[in-house]
Amino acid sequence: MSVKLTDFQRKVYAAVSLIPQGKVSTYGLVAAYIGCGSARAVGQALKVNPFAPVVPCHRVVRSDLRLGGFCGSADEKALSQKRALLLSEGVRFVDPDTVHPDCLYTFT
DNA sequence: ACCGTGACGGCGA
DNA sequence: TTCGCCGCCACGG
Repeated sequence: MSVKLTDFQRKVYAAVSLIPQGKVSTYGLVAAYIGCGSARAVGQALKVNPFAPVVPCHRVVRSDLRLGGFCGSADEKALSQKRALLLSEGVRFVDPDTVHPDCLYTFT
C-alpha cells in the first residue's frame, strides 16, 4: 500500500528535514518558511508523519520552547521519547519540558 | 461543499 | 506570570 501524502505534507516534511541534529525549530517557524499562515496546520501534518523519526519531527517544538507533541499525542509517554531523542542529539533542556534557546534553528 | 477538530500562537485580563 | 479566548488553516467525515 502506497502512503498518500498531500502537497502540504511534502512541504512540511521537506522543511523539517532541513533542521540539523542538535537543534530544534518551532511549528510557527516551519509554517512561515513554507508560506503557511498557520502553525496548527503544520502540527496537523506532523502528527500523521509516516516517516518519523526519519523526517525529524521530534526537532519541532512550540514557540514557547515547550515540547509540543510526538507520535500523534502530547501525553507524557510520547513526550519522554521525544525528550530522549533530542537529548541523544545534544539538545539541552532548561527544565524537563523546555529546550534551551541556543538550540533554536530559524531557517537562516 | 460544509463543519468540527487540532503536536499552535499571540494578546488581553 | 499564568489562563482563557480567538484566529489561523489543512483534513477527514
